[in-house]
Amino acid sequence: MPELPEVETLVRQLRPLVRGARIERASIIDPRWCAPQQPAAVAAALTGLRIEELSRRGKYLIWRLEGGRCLLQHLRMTGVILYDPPQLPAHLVAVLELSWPDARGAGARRRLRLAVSDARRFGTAEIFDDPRALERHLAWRLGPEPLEGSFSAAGLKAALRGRRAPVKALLLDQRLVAGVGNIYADEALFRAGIHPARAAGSLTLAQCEALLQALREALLAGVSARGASIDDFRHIDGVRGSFQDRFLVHRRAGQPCPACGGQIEKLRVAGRGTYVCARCQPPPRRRSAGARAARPAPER
DNA sequence: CGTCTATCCTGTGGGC
DNA sequence: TGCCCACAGGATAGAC
Repeated sequence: MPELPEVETLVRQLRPLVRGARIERASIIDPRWCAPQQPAAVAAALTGLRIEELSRRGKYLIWRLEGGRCLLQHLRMTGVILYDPPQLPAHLVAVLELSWPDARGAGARRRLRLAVSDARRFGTAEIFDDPRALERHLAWRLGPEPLEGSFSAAGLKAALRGRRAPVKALLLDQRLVAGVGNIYADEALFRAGIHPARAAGSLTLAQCEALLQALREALLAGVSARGASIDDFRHIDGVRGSFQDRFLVHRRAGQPCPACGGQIEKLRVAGRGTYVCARCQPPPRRRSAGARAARPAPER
């Protein structure tokens, strides 16, 4: 499931290969990919335009086209982009045929195709004619980039204040911080020694600092390993990432904790499969009726 | 407003 | 061996 490191990996691989190319033709095989926009309209909006830039925001891919038009793409669970595959993959949802002017001049243009495939068909794409509309769209649903300086421990603490939901649920909330999914939430909470079911608002500033640092470390480790391929994620040449071999707790139920040797447990938190070491991540005290008559004074 | 649950979708794998 | 069903989860709508 592509999260920030996986999408970052794709962008780094694909950007130098597509920048400057022209979209000769767009074929949208599954109309659900771009719904509610019409496949024919989306294909027409793409055709003939040069790709000026490919970038990432959260888990979104942003294709900036000539004239300011943009394609906003999300891979969700099982989306894959293959660069000029020898044959079209299964679960094909869209194909973009690209071309470049031939280096030798002449009239000939080098051509190749990008194939978008998606086994579970959750992936999306949307055309924005105005880049400001795209910015507004993203600003509305995405918080800060966790690897950028604008995301601070103090900001995290402020965002969690008063929230009783499990801290993991808020890490997964893209409006709080962009790009974190189930894998990196588990890995970051483990690295920070924080139990995912802790009420978010109960974290101290020191714990917010630890969590932010742990999150950055987990995400950077994921980028260094070129992403995690649990099942569907693939590089643009079909190769798997390697971060799944470096998970500390995620998907490691029953195996030993890399820090203390205790057994890793699988739980359900925020409706998601969640992996913890109960020794390294002390569980919150279960709230019992009337356990605390006197609430601690709220901090300012 | 905050929190929780159901929904979309389909390949995979456990159980019998 | 083969069938059935639960399960996986990112984002979002809707319930409470």
